Amino acid sequence: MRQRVLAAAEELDYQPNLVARSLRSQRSATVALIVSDIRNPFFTDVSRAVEDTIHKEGYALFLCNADEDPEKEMLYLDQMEAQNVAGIIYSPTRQAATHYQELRISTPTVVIDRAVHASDVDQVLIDNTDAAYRLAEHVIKNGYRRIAGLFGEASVTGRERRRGYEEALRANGLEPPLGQVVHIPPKIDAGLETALRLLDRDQPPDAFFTSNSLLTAGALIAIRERGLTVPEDIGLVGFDETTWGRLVEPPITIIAQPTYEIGSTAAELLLQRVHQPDRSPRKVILQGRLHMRGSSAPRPSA
Amino acid sequence: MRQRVLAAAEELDYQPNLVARSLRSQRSATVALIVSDIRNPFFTDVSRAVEDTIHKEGYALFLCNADEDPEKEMLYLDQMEAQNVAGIIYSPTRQAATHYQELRISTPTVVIDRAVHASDVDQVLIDNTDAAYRLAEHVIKNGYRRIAGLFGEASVTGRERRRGYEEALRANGLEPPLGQVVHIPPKIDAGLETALRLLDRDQPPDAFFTSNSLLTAGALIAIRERGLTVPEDIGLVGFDETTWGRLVEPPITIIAQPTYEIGSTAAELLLQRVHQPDRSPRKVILQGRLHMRGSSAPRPSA
DNA sequence: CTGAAAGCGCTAACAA
DNA sequence: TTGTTAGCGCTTTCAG
Repeated sequence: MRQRVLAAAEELDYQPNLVARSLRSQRSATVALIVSDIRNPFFTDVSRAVEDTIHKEGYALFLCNADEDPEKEMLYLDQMEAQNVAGIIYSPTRQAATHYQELRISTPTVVIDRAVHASDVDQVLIDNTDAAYRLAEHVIKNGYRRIAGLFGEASVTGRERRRGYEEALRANGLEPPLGQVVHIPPKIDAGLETALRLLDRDQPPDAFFTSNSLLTAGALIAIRERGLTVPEDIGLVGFDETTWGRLVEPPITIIAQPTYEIGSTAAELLLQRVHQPDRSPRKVILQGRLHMRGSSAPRPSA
Repeated sequence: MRQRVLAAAEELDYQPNLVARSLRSQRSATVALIVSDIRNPFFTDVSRAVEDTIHKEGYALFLCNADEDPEKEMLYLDQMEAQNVAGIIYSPTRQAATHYQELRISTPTVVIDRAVHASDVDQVLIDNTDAAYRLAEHVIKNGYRRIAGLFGEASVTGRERRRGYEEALRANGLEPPLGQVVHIPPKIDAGLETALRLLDRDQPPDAFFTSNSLLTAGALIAIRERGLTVPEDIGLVGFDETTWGRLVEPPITIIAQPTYEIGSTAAELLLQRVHQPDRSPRKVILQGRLHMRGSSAPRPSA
């Protein structure tokens, strides 16, 4: 009998209605990943890892792009909860991170990349302050002195990386150059405009320290527009491994984040929580890796 | 009365259950975009445009990454239909494109980037053969003679671009170099490996013609690994504007696709079809724009 | 205008 | 094992 029903279903190409199933069972085999900016290679790399991992367990992935807009982020969060997804992985904007508790998310959630002040949620982060410290220290050791800082304004990540950068400067007897440490939208355009403005000053920086790869790209475009040479005229360092960072001349010194590991770990934590909701939350802190390349080569004077 | 209910809903922070709503009304305010590869900047750019456009009309976007895998593509296609999305925008793999009719998709659909042989579906494409012809012609005019071709194997787009390339060669009295016109997975790794192999031949190419930006990146990495110089030792051209294509030295000659227009047009066509299902299907063909840059500079001998 | 009732397609619980 | 039924949370229709 069972056989006959199955055969008939096959015959008629029956496709169960997932909406009805989800409504009835209050479950679903989908996970949502809400990223801050789909054009940031960090997030596309993470999304690949998340999808690989959950796909093995039979889950499908909805990818949502908040585009660094807190309102869109809220919209997608609500939407995903209302869609009854099994779980949510997401990187909150600074606004959401600050008021995380008030969001009262009832769906299992893992926060990635941007820490929230909440002890009852799984998080997968990197030690941003430490990574930024090491990166800045490397730049200083190589003889750069007026190191401007371009940091994303949308995330706590940007704040943490600035802290590491400033600590490294002070530990080496330097002061953050006045008016050259800025928080801006973490996009290429903003990086370009700000870098141009800083380069056109009376006392331009001798290096740019950037907090993500879009800002790095913007700064590099600005450097090229002004006809300057890296690293002779100006050094450049940033975060995240990209295709282009190793192809430009000179290649860019960066802190590489373990994107695949971040994504797969977040996915694993999420699935564990889905199956075991009262498991105690974990905070996984991974390390960035410093890749020293030509864009921060030692200054001749140093 | 209505007022009081609304006030109470506000008070209790009532969130309607979208699953139930969708089940009952057989509609939903979500659109799915199924892309071939989330790490290809072409698709992330398109997704931005799609989202911008539908967001204005109150729709949310589910982004799904088929990762050039026909099975995953089918899975997401089925899943999205079963999820009762309002519409689907997608770029089919070659397998799906060839058997498009057999998919029997009942949800409103717009095909982008990769043409299907079906007259009853909206499509937004570019004229690949023409674009590839113009790009190849430019390379030939600049004196390159042994132009190897790296084309994506997963899409009809790769085939069409090869046709334009071969037509341009023949129209200029050249033959496609034997064994140097290949269809490979449209990924950086495959581009790198293949380019290395071709460079190590007795008669290596004097230019690479690539059919997407991931292959371009792979070829460039190979060129660098062999210590060759662009364009003196070897020319390099490809498709799609990327951040890095203008930052490397020399910058890369490419056909720029109007990504934003592709995405926004597809989104508009889809929403029109959602509201007016029996509207006659349209095929919108856009043009690529040739950007001549240093990577295909005239050969001294020419 | 307000209220009541049916039912979207499924699953889970219970009866035969 | 097989069949029946209730109900997930909404929207839509129809009656009052």
